[in-house]
Amino acid sequence: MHVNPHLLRTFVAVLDQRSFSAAASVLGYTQSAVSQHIAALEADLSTRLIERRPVAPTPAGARLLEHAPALLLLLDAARADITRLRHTHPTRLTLAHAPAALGPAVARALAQLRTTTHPLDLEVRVLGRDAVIENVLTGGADIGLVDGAAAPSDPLPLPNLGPTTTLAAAEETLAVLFPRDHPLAGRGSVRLIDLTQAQWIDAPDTAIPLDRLRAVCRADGFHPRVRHRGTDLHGLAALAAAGHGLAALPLPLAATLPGIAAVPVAAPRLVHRTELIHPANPTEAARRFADLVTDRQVPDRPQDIVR
Amino acid sequence: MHVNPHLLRTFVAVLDQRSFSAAASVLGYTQSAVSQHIAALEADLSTRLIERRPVAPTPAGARLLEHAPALLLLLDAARADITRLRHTHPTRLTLAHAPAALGPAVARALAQLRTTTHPLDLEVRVLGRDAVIENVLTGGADIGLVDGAAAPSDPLPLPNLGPTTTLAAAEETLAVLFPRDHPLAGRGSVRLIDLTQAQWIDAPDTAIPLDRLRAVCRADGFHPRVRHRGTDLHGLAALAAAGHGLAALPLPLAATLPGIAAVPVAAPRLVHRTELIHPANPTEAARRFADLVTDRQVPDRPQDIVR
DNA sequence: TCACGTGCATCAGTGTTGCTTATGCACGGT
DNA sequence: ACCGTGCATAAGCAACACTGATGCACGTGA
Repeated sequence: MHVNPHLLRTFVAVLDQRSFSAAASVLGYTQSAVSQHIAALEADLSTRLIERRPVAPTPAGARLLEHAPALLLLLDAARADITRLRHTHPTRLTLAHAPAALGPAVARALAQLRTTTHPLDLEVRVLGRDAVIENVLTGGADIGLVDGAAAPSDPLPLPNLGPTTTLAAAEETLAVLFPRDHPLAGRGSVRLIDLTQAQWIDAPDTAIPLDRLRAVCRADGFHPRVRHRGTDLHGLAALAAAGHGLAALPLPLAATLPGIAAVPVAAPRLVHRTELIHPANPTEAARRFADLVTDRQVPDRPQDIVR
Repeated sequence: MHVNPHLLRTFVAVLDQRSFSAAASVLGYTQSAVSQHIAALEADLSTRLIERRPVAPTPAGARLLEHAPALLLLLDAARADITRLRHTHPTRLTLAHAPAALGPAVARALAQLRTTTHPLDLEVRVLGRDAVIENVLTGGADIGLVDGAAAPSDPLPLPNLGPTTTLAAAEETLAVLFPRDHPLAGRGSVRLIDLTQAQWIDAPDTAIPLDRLRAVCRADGFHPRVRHRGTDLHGLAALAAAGHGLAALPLPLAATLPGIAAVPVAAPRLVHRTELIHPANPTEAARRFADLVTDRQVPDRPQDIVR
């Protein structure tokens, strides 16, 4: 049998759990079945994929492990795309968003949606960027909001997995978070290139990821001093206020954070951009919400980007 | 059994062939098996996917058909990535490139490779952009060259399928192809925005695709008068010279085409960019070739872009 | 209108696959 | 050196995925 998603799932599980038997119980199989799955994969590719005792990927296994999540995601996305055609609730909307992506403009559009959709059954879910996209693709959410830094009116470089539609929801000034007593805190603006050697907090789920800053500045640096996972903006702000490092967030949001001096980024010319992402065949409520978000942006209505 | 690549393959084949029995003979199955495959898929997703007599996708089937090629490609890419770890021939290099992507800079790098690699077993394959990427991913080629239009030193927006490494190979002036007797043929430069309403040839395999021009100009227009498929540059030039429409190509190349007045594009600020693409784990020869291409670009060595 | 042909669906039969349980075996810890 | 943990292997069995034969619906032509 040729590389079969089933086998891939157990492959990933085994390496996740670092154990054949643990993977078996997670997947509801016997240990023997898992052993046979891995053996089948290895026979198919005629390479050893997993080193046992300790359980770890071989070089070939590492390559496969790089492909597997995308494959499994795509499979789920295809399935979700089809089931969405049948189960579409006109008043139910599940919105997944990255922490800094739900700004005033989007919130107003949500309020507007509530006025037009009488019993609006809204569920909001705060996730990291990747998880937002994953939720939208696999049907966990009807619509998603992701944010990032980009040149004005440039699209965000989102991973392109499956047919989704992306459209600009908001663009705000980008700001760097300084502690109030920082020498640069009183400045009217800063240049990012002057901060490449500063200490940063790498908070990829909350603030602009540091590798993104490196990319837009075309510069090295931005070395993390603290790595901050999770979607807690105030925790991040507390760290930044206490001088653990810098982080980049949209100015309107950053200005409200306690203990923080938010200084706009002057160069390179960047904005904090929020994009709304939904499947190519959105649910009824998602479509209406997307219309509201874009309608309020006339006259300079951003163009839909079909990836 | 849950959505299984095997079933997806027959699904795609059935819609390709518009016939169950034709798909069966193509795949080496009996018609009965194909029928059962489709029935299994439809049962799994509990939706009708294909309308019979005539054989055509239902809306749900159309959605699945949108996902299926990417899935099957990713599967092949994963397999190719792993087999590449074992079968790596140090003197064998298969290069796939889009027609306008093999410019003087790359050709010189190839010549240089020949001096360092004694019996160089080189195979060159000219393909459309998508096919180049597909070949690189599935192991059909060790390395690929794709071209496109972008702002200077901006990366090309390539579909992101699987782990590949992309690096800039060349940037040349972009030119529009006019017939020699065209009123604008004598101009020193043109602005693309002035040509949105002109008649264009849509030659996505050869010249810059028109939807790309629309995207970089942020403008509508660029309506095709002729659609030209295939990788024949001189055929395209003949059409352009005869006044069938305009096309965009790199200036050094366009200047050599018979009957053509190649006029540089002045605005928006664009270049014809060539990128070299190879798998995250390249073969020996591919790695050496990539090194040559980038080394000759010192001092302004472009940065690697890992997608 | 009806008979016929084409082409997908369905059925029964069979070899193969993919599980389970039971047992073997190798390595690591004490 | 022993034992315990954890993956590999073997045997058995149920479910599956094919083939070949047949059924049936629709489209076609006189």
